Amino acid sequence: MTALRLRNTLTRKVEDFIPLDPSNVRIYLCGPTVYDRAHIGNARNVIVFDVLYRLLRQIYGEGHVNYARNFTDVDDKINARSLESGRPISEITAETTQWYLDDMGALGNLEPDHMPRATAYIGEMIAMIEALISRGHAYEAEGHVLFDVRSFAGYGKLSGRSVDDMIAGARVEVAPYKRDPMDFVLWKPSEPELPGWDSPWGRGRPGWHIECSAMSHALFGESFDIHGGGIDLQFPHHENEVAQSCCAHPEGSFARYWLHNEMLMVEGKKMSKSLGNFFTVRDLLDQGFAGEVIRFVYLMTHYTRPMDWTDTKAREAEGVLRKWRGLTAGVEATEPAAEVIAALSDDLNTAGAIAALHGLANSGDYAALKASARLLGLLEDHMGDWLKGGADLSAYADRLAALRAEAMASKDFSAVDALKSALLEAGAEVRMSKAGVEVQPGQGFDESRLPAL
RNA sequence: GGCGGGUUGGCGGAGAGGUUACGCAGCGGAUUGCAAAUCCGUGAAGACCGGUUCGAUUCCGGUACCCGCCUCCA
Repeated sequence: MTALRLRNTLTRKVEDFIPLDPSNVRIYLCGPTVYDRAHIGNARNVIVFDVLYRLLRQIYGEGHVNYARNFTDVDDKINARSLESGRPISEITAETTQWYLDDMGALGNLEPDHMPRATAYIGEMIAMIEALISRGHAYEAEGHVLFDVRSFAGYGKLSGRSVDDMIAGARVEVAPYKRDPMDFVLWKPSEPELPGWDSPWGRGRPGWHIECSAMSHALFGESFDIHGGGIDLQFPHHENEVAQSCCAHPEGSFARYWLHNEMLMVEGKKMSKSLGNFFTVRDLLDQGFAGEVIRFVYLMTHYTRPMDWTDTKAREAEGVLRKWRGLTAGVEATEPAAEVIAALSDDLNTAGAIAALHGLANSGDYAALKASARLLGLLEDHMGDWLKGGADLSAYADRLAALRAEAMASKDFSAVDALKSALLEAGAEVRMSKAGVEVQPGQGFDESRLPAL
């Protein structure tokens, strides 16, 4: 079997992946803050981790991989959304959570084994903060509890920066109650109108980073295998998680491999809320891009590289999937091909895996093509409706066949050509062979432009 | 300012110190009433300047440009 190799942000090298316990491989992905629709950047790490999850299940067995992805349902963005809309927080988080599950499912992602919600782990967070205070890594000040970055020698290791350098950058908020400008909030007081929980430090709510530390510990223990997210989470979010977890549980190693995916670009720029150039997964689905097609576009680019979303890529992806679905229709999937597993095992080289799939398609091994594609979450039965969808154009096919039969005798093909070009203009695919005539909806098909029969 | 990533053929996009990546598009052919689809074949590359080497697009150094993080963001 090919050894799995992964790029570990912690060491900045591609390393052999060796799980702590092959019968219980544990991976954790930072999930969404549920206050709005997931944008297309949010989908990238989900798809990356979904492929990783499928590959690990292939290697270690389905029952031996545990995948957790949290929902952050306590956050000031949610509070702000509630205040501006007048809707209860619980209603917003419940609705957004379901949107997220629907949208990620539409892209062909499996659901993780665990999907913890932050508000269900407030007790664990408080306990962890208490442990940090008692161990001398955190302190209370003006109702806040802050992590003391100077107390953790390893602070900055994950993101490759030093506390002194960052302070030199002088772009941190310097609250008067902080011992060091880089200290970050573990707990903060809540005004009466904001969500809050009773704690040893008064009524308040957790800070930005503590939830992932508390939830991963509750589900996976002091040490687990892989933790991931977008590269923009490397600092400060993941750096702070490391600090909290390693100081609260020094007997463990927290995450041993860190996987970070590069950003998704639109027109060569990072998609971001502040730039206003982002759109949601639902926007793409509503524009008529099939979930499977969107997924294929993501897989075309290696996860460690910036990826550009373009309509051209989507068209190319659709063409490939259309072809493969045609080749594999009715074929029973066998086992994934060794070359596809090898490509994925090489730091999730999805582009290489797709190339291997082309090889299987060209060599006629459709059973392996189908099985291998499923390792990438492609060519699954439930993802193929986009091809079947649309109008039944067999009446046009019959009419065209009849006209052609007449034309064969009369040698006058003008009526055949007229109907054919009208169908093509409406975006239909027309195939006339000796065996018969086929008319199907093609790319850009518009039923309203069909000619009358 | 500090730290990190990138620059491959018309486009997208990988691997490998020496032997075709792959896909899309293009071109030639087969097929077709004409097309489409399909099949066969085919040209085209690695920002710039140095270094190491028998040999570098691949390793090392520098230059230019692009992008990201350092502030809510995946």
